Amino acid sequence: MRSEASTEGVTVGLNAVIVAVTEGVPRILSVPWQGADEDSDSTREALPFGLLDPMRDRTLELGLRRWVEEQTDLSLGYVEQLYTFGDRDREPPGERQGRRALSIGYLALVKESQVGGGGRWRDWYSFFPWEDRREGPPTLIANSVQPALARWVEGSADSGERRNRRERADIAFGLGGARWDGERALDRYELLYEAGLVGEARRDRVVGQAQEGLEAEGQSEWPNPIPGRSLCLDHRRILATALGRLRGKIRYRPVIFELLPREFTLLQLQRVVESLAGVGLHKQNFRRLVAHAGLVEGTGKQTVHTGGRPAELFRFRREVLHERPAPGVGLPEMPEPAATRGGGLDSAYALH
Amino acid sequence: MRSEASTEGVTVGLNAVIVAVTEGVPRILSVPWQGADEDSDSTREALPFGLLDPMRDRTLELGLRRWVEEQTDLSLGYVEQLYTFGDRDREPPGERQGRRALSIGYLALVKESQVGGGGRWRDWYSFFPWEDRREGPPTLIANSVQPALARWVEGSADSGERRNRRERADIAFGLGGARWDGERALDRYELLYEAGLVGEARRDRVVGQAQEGLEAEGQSEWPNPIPGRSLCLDHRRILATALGRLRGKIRYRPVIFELLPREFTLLQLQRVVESLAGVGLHKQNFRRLVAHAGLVEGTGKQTVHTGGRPAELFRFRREVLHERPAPGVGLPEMPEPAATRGGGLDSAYALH
DNA sequence: ACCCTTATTCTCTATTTGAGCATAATTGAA
DNA sequence: TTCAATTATGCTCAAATAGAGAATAAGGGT
Repeated sequence: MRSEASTEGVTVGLNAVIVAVTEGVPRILSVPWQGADEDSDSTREALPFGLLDPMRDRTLELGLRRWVEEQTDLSLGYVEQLYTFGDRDREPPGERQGRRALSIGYLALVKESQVGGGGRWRDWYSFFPWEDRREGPPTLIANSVQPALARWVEGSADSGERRNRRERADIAFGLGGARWDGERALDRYELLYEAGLVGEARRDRVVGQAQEGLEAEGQSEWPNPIPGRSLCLDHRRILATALGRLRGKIRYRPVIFELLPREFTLLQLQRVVESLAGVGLHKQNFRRLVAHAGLVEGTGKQTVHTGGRPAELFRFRREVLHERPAPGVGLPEMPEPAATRGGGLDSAYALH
Repeated sequence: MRSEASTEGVTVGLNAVIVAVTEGVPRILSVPWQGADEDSDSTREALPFGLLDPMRDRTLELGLRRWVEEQTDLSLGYVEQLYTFGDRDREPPGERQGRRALSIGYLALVKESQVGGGGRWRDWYSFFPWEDRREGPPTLIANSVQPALARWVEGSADSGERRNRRERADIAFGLGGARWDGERALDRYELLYEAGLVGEARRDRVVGQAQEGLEAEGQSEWPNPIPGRSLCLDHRRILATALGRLRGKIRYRPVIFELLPREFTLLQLQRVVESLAGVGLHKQNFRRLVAHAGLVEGTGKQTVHTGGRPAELFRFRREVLHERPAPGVGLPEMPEPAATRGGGLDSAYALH
C-alpha cells in the first residue's frame, strides 16, 4: 500500500509563533520579509522561520530551536508543534518556484522578561481584531464582519450553498444565536479567507469557493478586507491556528505559567489568561478557581503595592499534575453577548 | 531570518489512522508491510500510508484521501491532521537511505458499515493493552508496567534524573496517587519507548536516554517488552497520538457521531464512547448528559429489541453546534482507581 | 480623616455531577 | 401463564461547581 510518487522538490519550513504577554497585551514576534509578495507593505512581515536541514537537525523541534536560538537571543521554554500546512495554492504565485513548500508551525511561549528590543513584538490582536472580546464583542464584528459575511452568504446562487455558508458564519462568529467559541480562531480566519475578506485571499487569487457574481480576476470586484494586519505566505493562518490551540490548551494544561515569572499575583495571572482567551473574567471567581483547583500556592511574600492593597505573590503548584488529570484554568462559558444576539445570519448545518 | 540549508531528499509520507468501532471494539485498519525491519513478524504490519505527490496533490488532506480511496474502498468521513513526525532516529537503520522521511499522521473516522473483509481491522487496544480500563485498571499495569518502570527509574545513576523519571512515570500512568488521564496515551507510549520497554525501541537501538547500567549494544541487557502489537517505523507512535487526540476531541466536538449510523440507541452511543475513552460510564448519567446537553434527539422509533426492553432510536442534533461552544460527551473524571493507589512510584516534577 | 484603588473573604443561588433506587417493557424459560 | 433475566428509562438526593456580587481589608494620596 505504498504509492510511488515523485517527492522531489519538497521544502520544509519551520515556523515559530513566539508568544509573550506584556502589560496585558499578548504579543508575537515577527520579522521583516523580503519575499516576492506583490502586495503592499502589510505583507512584508513574516513569522520567524527557517528551513529544516535534514542532515543536521535530528528532530524537527531541535531544528526549530536551533535556528531560533541562532537568530534571536530568546530561550524558548515551552514548544509545541501546531500543524503542517502544505496547500499548493496558499502561496502567492510569485513564490512558487517549481518546488512544493511545506510549513510546519510551532507554538513557543516565552516569559515577559525575554521581550527585548530586538524583534518586533506585535499585538496578536492587531492581526485578528475580531478576536479580542475582553471589553465585550468588538464593534468591528457588527459593523464590518457581519455585513460582509452576509454579502458573501447571499453571493451564492445555490440555496443549499447559501444555507451552508450561513451556518458556518453563524457558528464561527457566534452570530444568529450561536455562542462565541474562542477556540475557533482558525475557523474564523479561514472563513474570512474563503469569503475574500482578508488580504491574503486576494493575493492568492482565491475566489470565495465558487463566488458567483464576482469575476475571478476582476480585481475591482473584491470586497473590502476586514481590518487586521497581514503576513506573508500563509503565516497569518499559522497564527490563527496558534491562537485557537493556545486558547484550548490553557484550559487543561498549566501552560499559562510559561508566560509568567516564577512568582506572580493572582491579578497578573488573570490578566495573562484574559489576554489570551480574549474574554474578561470575574475576579473573585477566578481566584477561587485557581486556588481551589490547587494550581497555585501562596508564597508568604507580598507585592510592593501599585495602587491599592498589596497582593500576595503566588507560584505554580507543581503537585497539581498529580492531583488532576487536566489542570488548567477552565474558562467559563462566556455570558451571552447581548450585543450580537438576534441579528445573526440564521442556521443550517455542515460538520467540518 | 531564513537559514539556507539543503532540504533535498525529504520524503513526505501521509499516514492514516482509520478508525471504526464494531461491537464495542475500537478498530484501526492495518496493512502488510514488506520493509527492511529486521525485527520479527510483529512489525511486518503498517498503517496504510502513501507518499505525497507534490505535483498532483493540491493539499495534503486531498493527497491522503486520494490514495486511501485508490487503495481501499473506504469512504472517509471525518479526517483530521494529527502531527508531523520527523525524528531521524526513529526509523530502523535499514530504512534510512540517505533521505530524510517526514510522516504526517492523519486521523480518519469511518462508520461500522464500512468495515469490510478487505483490510485487517485490528483491535486498537491490541497495540496498547494498558489503555483499556473499561473493566478497571488492567492487571498488566500492576504486573508488568509498574515494575518495569520502577527498574527504569532506578536504572539512572543520577538522583535528579531518577526523580524526573519517577515523576514522569507517575503522571503518565497514574501511579503513586496521580490520576489516570486517558488523553496522555502518547506520553505513555513515549515513556515506554524511552525506557526500552517496547519492541520499537530495541529495533531503533534506543538506549533509554542515558540508560546507565545497560550497554548500548548489549542486546542481552534489554528488558522484556511490555505486551502489545508493534508496527513498522514509527507507526505505533502515530497510533498513540491518534488515540490521545481522539479521546480529547470527543469531549468537546461531536465527532463521535462519525462512527455511528445515523440512528442509534443511547447504549450504542455509550459503548462507542466507552470503547474509545477506555473507561466505563454510568449509564443513567450518560443518558442525562447527552440528552440534557442537546446532543441527541429522539426519533419516535424503537429498536427491534435484543434482550430487554426496546430502546428508542436517537439521532445527532445538529442545532447543538449553535447552542454550545464545545459540544461533546464530556467524560467524567474517572473515579479513583482503588487498585493502583498507594503502590506508586512517588513524586517529583517536570513540565512537558 | 476621607477617598480611591486593589485584594481577599464570604454568601447565596443555580447548575452540574456522582451514585443509586425504582419502574417499565421486552424475551425466553419453567 | 408466570417468572426470571435483561435492557431502558425516570427520578431522587447529596455533593461539588459555577455565577454574581456584597462586605471587608490594606495600602496610597490629599
